[in-house]
Amino acid sequence: MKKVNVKFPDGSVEICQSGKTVREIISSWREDDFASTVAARVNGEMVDLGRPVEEDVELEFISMSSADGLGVLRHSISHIMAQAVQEIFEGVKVTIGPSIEAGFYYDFEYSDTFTPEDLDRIEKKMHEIVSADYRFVRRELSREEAVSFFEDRGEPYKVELINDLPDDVTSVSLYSQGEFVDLCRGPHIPSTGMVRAFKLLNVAGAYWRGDEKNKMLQRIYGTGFTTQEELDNYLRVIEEARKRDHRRLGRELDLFQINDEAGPGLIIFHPKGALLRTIIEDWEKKEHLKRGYDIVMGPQILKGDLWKKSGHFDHYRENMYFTEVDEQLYGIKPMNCLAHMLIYKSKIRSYRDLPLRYFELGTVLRHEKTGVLHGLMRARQFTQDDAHILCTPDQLNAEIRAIADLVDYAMGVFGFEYEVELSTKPDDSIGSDEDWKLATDALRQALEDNNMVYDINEGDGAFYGPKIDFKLRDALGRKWQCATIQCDFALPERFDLSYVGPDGEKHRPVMLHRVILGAIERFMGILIEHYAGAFPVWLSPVQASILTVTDNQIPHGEAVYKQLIDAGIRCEKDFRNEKLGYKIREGQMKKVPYMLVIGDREVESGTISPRQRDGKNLGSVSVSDFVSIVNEKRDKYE
RNA sequence: GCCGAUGUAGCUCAGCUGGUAGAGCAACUGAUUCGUAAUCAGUAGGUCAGCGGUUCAAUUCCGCUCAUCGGCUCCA
Repeated sequence: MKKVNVKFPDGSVEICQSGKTVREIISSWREDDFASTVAARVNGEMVDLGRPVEEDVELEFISMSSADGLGVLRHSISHIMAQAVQEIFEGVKVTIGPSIEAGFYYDFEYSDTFTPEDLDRIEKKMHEIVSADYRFVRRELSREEAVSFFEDRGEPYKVELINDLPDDVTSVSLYSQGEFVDLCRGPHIPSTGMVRAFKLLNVAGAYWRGDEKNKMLQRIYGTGFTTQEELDNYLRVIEEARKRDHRRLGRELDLFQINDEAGPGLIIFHPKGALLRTIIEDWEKKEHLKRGYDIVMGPQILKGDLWKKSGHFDHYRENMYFTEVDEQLYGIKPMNCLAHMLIYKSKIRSYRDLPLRYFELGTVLRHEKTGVLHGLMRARQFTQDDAHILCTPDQLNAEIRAIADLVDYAMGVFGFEYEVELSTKPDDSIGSDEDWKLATDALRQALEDNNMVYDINEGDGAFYGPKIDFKLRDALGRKWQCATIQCDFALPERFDLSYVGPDGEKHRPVMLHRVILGAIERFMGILIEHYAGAFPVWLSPVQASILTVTDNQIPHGEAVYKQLIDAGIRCEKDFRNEKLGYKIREGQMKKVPYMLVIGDREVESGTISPRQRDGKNLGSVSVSDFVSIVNEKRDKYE
């Protein structure tokens, strides 16, 4: 009998008989780990515990509580759900059912619709399947066998998946538990009885293979954890996150409204929201001027012909609004680049002038489809902290790196973590393949030079060029694109931009489109959720609220108010005839950073007693000391 | 745009199988002058999203429209 060397994670090596399964090897190696082991890694490849080991290998065990293990568990739960659905509902066709970031889903085709009540029935059936403790059994079939197998079972989606596999794939794996069989790469947990905690969350529509030309399937989302406690905890966290929803806080904190009468996707900023936005915008102008940007301003509408020249008319028209002025077609701007191009063209430019950096807090309108609108995060009118940088090809790398640095700095100031993606050429695009390659390489090189970790997002670039996207997450963990850097050779070409080089000849500049916060509205949405409405002092629209104990202190309160306003502190008066506890509760719910209590003691000593949002009482301090405290925090972005 | 769910007072929600609506909080008025998360009393507030249909009668049943929520596709 052949012997094989099995190397374990701790470095030890065991000599085993060839053909033993991973399960057998584990159970003899370390018994106490066995119960929570869901799968294994053989030479780096994830496999089932039932997989036989027939050569020298490095073996790692995947515990249910690890990220990979949780993924295996959830994927297995999705199969259990699919089994339950097929047992309950006649004629359901299965498609795909992967594990995802916080759970799993499975897409079904079914003539009827699944209702929320159906989820309870499905869950019940799933519990039965778990109790039955079916083993997950893997077997391999040739492509042809697999195709006829699924044809016989009336599963056309599975047949399509197999037929679309690359030619060099000759066999596929099938997993079964009980009567249920699914085409699947695996691995899976050993048996359904290992599942301890799961919950089905919601039903949603999803296009087959993510293509809107395909049939809409029904997707059921769920999640699973290793213990009921973890599941309960997760559900609690989700519940808490809902309370941080910016649409809810926007109303509660009186920041903005979106009104049916005005129209969907259109934000109406109330005084506090407008103030918050102003604080952010003022900060941005200052930071851009420090970094060699020129502030510019373009018009809201530009002639249709200009949009034809830029390519927007051919590639972006369905997202644009148009209007007619004196029988001429005008496009309402969905982007800010056109006016910036015209500013560049207003003079002959020398290589000595470059780079030119035009910055505009540009308000744009885009016709977003009704189903995608989402509070501040996705609106039809929004303002970008936009800039277009025109530079020589030699300057490109340094400019991209400087933008990435600015993004990193800005995210640090607001206390955000972000994720980076490089998006490449989409199907619908302008410009030569050669330029696309140059542009993509320039972005990639800058990311490498800045030692940034990034993912590739194939085919997701803008129609005029590739881009680096910086994504932030909302309270529920959904990703939103905020900053972006887009490299563009096409528009300078279309507008025939040029500069005179050292050789006295005309050359074509390269253009970078970039935003740092992205859309101010979206950024504010993320900001509201990030801080749960309790903004740091430097951002808080109301930094302090003055609270009198009784009417007797109103004159002193007025004097304090004037001093604070004069010192540039954003503050409010609460001189109402209410008990102090009542006013404090209200201030607390409005998440005001400081409440300045004024009673007889303070009137006598000419002071105020600040109470911090965290409940801490600072005792009696002079107004000027309080101003210093606030200004210090402002300067440190706290 | 597509799939599903939802739409009752400013907010959160009740309202069984059809007989034109309630609660808490908020608001307003009055009393109370009070020291770190809710003082008491009173008052007012709704074309039950909109339009149409069935019916003696529709918040309730049906249809359409609009909007919102969760996804999908698309995007900052």
